[in-house]
Amino acid sequence: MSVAVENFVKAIYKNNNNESNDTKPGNIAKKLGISNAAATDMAKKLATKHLLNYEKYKALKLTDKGEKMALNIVRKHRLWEAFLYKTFDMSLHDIHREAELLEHETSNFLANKISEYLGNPKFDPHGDPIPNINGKITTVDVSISLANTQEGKSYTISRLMSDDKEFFDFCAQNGLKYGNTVLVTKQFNKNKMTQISINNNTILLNEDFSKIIYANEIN
Amino acid sequence: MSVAVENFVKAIYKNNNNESNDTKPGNIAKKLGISNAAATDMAKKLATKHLLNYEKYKALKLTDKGEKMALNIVRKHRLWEAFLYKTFDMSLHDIHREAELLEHETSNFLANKISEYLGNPKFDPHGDPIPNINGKITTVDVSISLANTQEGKSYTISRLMSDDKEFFDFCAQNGLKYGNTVLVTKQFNKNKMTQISINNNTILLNEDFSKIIYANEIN
DNA sequence: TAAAAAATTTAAGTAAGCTTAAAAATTAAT
DNA sequence: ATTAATTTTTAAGCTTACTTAAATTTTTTA
Repeated sequence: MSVAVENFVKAIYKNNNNESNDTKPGNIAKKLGISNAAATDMAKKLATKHLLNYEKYKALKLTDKGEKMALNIVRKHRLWEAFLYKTFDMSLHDIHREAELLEHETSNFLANKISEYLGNPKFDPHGDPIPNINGKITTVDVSISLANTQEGKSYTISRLMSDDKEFFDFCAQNGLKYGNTVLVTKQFNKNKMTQISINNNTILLNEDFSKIIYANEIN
Repeated sequence: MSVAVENFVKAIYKNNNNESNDTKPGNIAKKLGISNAAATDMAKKLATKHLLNYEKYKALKLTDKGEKMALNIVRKHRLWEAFLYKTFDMSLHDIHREAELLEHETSNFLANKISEYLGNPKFDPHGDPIPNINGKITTVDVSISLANTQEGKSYTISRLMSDDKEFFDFCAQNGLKYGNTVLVTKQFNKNKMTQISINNNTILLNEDFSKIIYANEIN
């Protein structure tokens, strides 16, 4: 399948998983930077290939075949991210940019080699789960955003949900990294700010950031 | 530039370097598995982009700009080969196949990371030279094919010039590997065979193979 | 060197993946 | 509940990268 098809299927998958349920062509078009008309055309075409179900004016829905394809691409993307992060010590932003290209030109054979080499990791450096060889995500994510954490409790960072370079730069500078521990020292509910302590530094996060940093409580 | 353009330019570069001088569209078409007409079209198009000089019925010749592009792609290809070979212990055939895809989706940034990681190697696992960041090949190849070596002398394997899986499998099985040492025990000039000794094994190579294995005499 | 063979070019056409503009349907707002 | 705004779809058209078939030029060979 072409890069265009793979990206289209991936965009639908991500839209259905991460966000509100409005997976209409225009929405996907926006994410891919193409026109609504192009997205409608593509949707129709992929319906004939049984990758998704298409009904005029309705939301797009991947078939099992389509979802499997999406998960395969997501797997390759996240494996590359994990690999580049570990091997070349690249930033979260850089690994994403490179993985976005490499994911489409990676054989299953190579993907499996990368996975094995890394010890078949279950998460990438953003904390996103890596589908297994069969395109299944076996982990269950019960983490919550820092905005919803409780004062006085400690948490392990589990996910950095963004693709914004400035956010990642901020995280890297402050030790906000997958697996690291933070203590929530104060929730300023009125101002929607979260104060945390990490590496003996105090950081005040506004809602933009506290909402996209996910973590698990340490018992 | 598109994958099609990159492969076209690369094919011209390789044709001019490795073989006879007949770099006409039909020849490139054969290598790329496209029609002669398609190759002519592409040649004309690339001429307008100043990547090559095109004259009807004449051989194609890359401009400096075209050659620079070719060398950049070759660099990425060979860096990937070196990297995959080292990191995942893949076969010479497998690394070629994967590199053929990855080379087109690799940023200069990532290529430089790979190069640094490997210690800026000058050769890939086939013994082919890796162009540097500026697209220059600084090494001089004075190696000769095993067919042209002398009885009783020892050589270091410097290059395995092929892209045939069976040949690479044969090499791997017999320790015929870049950097390894062989002793030429006999040249059967009449029958065009070369007998070598490697790892205490004696191997009789026919001309097909002795001509594509290159080596340097050990003094 | 002239005819035959081979290669190259031109011409016409196709599929993928886009575009813009207009028409149709849905959704939101008063 | 209409009207207005938005979104989706349709229609027509473009570019890239191919194809096959025919015309032209070059190369080979007898």
